[in-house]
Amino acid sequence: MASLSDISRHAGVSIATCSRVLNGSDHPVSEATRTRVMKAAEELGYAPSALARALVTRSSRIIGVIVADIVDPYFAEIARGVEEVGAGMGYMTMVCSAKAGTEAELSHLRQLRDYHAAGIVFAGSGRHNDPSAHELADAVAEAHHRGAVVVALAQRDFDAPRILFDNEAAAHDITAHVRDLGHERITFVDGPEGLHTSVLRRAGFTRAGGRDRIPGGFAYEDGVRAAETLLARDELPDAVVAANDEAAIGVLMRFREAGIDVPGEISITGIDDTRPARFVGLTTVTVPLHEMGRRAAHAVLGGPNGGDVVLPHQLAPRATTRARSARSDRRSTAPTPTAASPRSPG
Amino acid sequence: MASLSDISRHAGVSIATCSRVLNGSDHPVSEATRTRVMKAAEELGYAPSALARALVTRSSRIIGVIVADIVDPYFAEIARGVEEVGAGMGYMTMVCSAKAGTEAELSHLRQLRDYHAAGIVFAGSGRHNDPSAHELADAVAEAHHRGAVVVALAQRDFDAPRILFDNEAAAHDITAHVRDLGHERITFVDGPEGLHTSVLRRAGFTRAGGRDRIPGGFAYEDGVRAAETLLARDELPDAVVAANDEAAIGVLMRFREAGIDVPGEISITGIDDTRPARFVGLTTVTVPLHEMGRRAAHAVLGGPNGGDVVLPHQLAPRATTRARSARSDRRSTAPTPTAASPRSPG
DNA sequence: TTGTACGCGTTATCAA
DNA sequence: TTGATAACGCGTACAA
Repeated sequence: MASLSDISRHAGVSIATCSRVLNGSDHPVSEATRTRVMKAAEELGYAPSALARALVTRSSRIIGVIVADIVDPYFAEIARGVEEVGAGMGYMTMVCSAKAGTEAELSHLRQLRDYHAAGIVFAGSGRHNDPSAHELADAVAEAHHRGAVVVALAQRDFDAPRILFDNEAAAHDITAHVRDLGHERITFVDGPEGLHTSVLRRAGFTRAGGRDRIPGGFAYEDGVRAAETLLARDELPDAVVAANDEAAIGVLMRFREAGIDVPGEISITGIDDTRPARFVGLTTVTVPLHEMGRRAAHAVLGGPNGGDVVLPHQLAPRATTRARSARSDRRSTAPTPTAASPRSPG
Repeated sequence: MASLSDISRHAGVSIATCSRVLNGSDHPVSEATRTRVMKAAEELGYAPSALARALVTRSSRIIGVIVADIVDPYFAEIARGVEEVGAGMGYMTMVCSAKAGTEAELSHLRQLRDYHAAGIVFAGSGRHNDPSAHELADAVAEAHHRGAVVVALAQRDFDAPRILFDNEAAAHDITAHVRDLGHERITFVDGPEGLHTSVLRRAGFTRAGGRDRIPGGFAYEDGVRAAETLLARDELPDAVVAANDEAAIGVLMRFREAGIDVPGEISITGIDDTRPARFVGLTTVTVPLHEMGRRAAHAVLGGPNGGDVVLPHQLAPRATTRARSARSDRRSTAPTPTAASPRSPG
C-alpha cells in the first residue's frame, strides 16, 4: 500500500532518493540516508508498483506464452519451463489458450502488447493457408518493434527466432526404429490437417519408407477413430506410428479394447513423450519440451540473442513395441485359429 | 503505439473526450465528434495502455491462479476453466507454480498484488502445521482489502470464499463403491503428508469402513512405490483405493508389470478423473475441476459474491474394477496353481 | 457537450 | 550526494 512518496515523507528524504535506494540503482547514496530509507520502507511495508514501473520503463516483467490448450501436456510442459526460469528472475507468466486458432493468437498477442509484455512465446505450430497469417506477422513485427522479444517454439510464418526440435527427424527416427524391429506394413496416423507440424512429421514417416497413412489428429479420440478405421480393414498393419502420444494412446486403448494384443500382434508408437506416455508404457520419441520453454524464457530475459536453435530428440523404446521375430508371425506360418478371433471384443 | 493524446491531436478534440468515446463512458458525446474520434483512433491504430489504465483504476484485468504444478492435469484443468471465462471477458490469466509450497505462494501473491490483479485463485490445498500460514493469511487479507477478489479451490487456512467439491465424500463414495463390488480387504494409498486434501480423502476412506492404509503421494512414482510395498506383503488386498488418479495409475502399472491381472485379481481406483484416467480406463471419481475454474473466474469478475460453494462429484466406474463374485475367488476356493505365480514378473 | 487539470507511482534528467 | 520535476498514458472531478 505504501508508495514511494509515503516513504519519502516518512524518512524525510526526497522521492528520487528513495527510488534510488529501493531499486538497485548505481547512483551513489550515502550510507546514512540509505538506512533511513530502508527502515522507513520496512516500517511502512513498501512494495513497488509493477504497473507504474512498467508504464515508465515501457516494459513489464511479464512473459506471455500462447498455447493451444494448457491441458495438453505438450503445452503444459513448455509453459512450466517458461514459468520456471521466469519466476526465478522475478517475471510472471501469462498463459493464453488459443485453441480457436490464429485469430485467438492475434487477440492474445495484442493484449500482451497492451501490458507491455517483455516477451511473447508462441508454443504452437502455424498452419498452412492461414487467412490471418499476414495480420499476425504484422502484429508480431510491431511487438518486436516495441521492444518485446518474440520466440517461436514451432514452425511459424512470421519473423522470430525459433527454439525447436526436428519434427521431421523425430518422425523419421521412430519409423525407422519400428522398421528395424522388423515391421514392414506400418501405418501413420496423421496429425491435425493444416498444421505445419503435421506436415513435418508426415514427411519424416515418408522419408523412412512409410507409405500407408490415415487421417487422425492430436487428440485421444482421434486415435480411437483411427484405430477403428484400421479395425475395419481386412488386415491389421504390423505397426502404427501416430503423429503424437495422445493419438497413439487412443489407438492403443481401442485396440486393446478390441482384444488385440499390443505389442504381441501389433506395435504402436507416438511422438513427444508426454507424461501419459510413460503411464501407459508407450514407445515414443522424447522431445525437449521443458528445455524449449526454459530457453524461450532465457531468450526473453537476455534479449533477442542469435538465431534458431534445434534441440536434440531421443528414442524412448518402451512396452508398446516388439521385434517381429519375437512374436508369432501371422503371415509366414499358417494362420492359427486364434489369429482372427481377437479382433472381436468381449 | 498511438496514445490518447495522439488521437486527441489528430482529431482536434480534447484528450478527455477521446477517453470518453474510446471507453464506453456514459458521459454524453455528440455524434459528430464521436465519429471524428473513432476515425482518428482507427487511422492511428489506437490501443489503450492496460498499464496506465490499471494504474489509475487501481485494478488490472489480470487474474492470477496459483497452482502447485501446471503439468499436473488436475491444475491444468482448473487453469483452463479460469482462462476460458477470463479471456471471454478480456482478462488475462497468470499461472503461477508454487511447487515449493506456501512460501512460494506468498511470493506469487505479493507479485500479483504488485500488478493490481483483479483476482487471485488458489487452486491447491493448504497444509497442516504450516509455518508461513499466518503470513499468507495476512497477505490474503491485505490483497482483499486492496480490492482483489481471492478465491480458494480447496481447504485453506485463510479467509476467502471457497469453490470446491467434497473430498471426504468423494473418497467415501469410491470406497463404498468398491465395497459394494464385494471387496473387503481394501488398501488406501495416502496422499501427500500434511495436505488438508489428503486428510479429507483419508477420512472418507475410513468412514466407508476402510482400515488398511499405506504411505503414498499424488505422483505416479508414489503409486509405483505403494504397489511395491503391497507386493512385498504375503497377500494382496482385494482392492486399492489411491488418493488420486496419478498414484492409482502408478499402482496399476506396477501391478501389471508384476504380472498381476487388474481387475481380475485386484481392483484399483483413483480420484479426480483427470485425462490420463480415461486413457488407462481407470475407475475413479469425476470431480468438477473445470467448473471450479470457471466459477472462480466468474467470482472475480462479478466481485466477491456470497459464501462457499460445494459442487457435486460423480462415480466413474471403468475398467480397473470388477465385482468380486465375477472373478475366481482365491480364498474361498482351493488356491489354483496360477493364483500365486503371476506375482513374479517375466 | 467539451475541455482543463490533477493524480496514479515510477524512472530519469538536470540542477544544486 | 541529494532534490525538483518532467514524462509515462489514462480516468475523472470540475469548470466552461
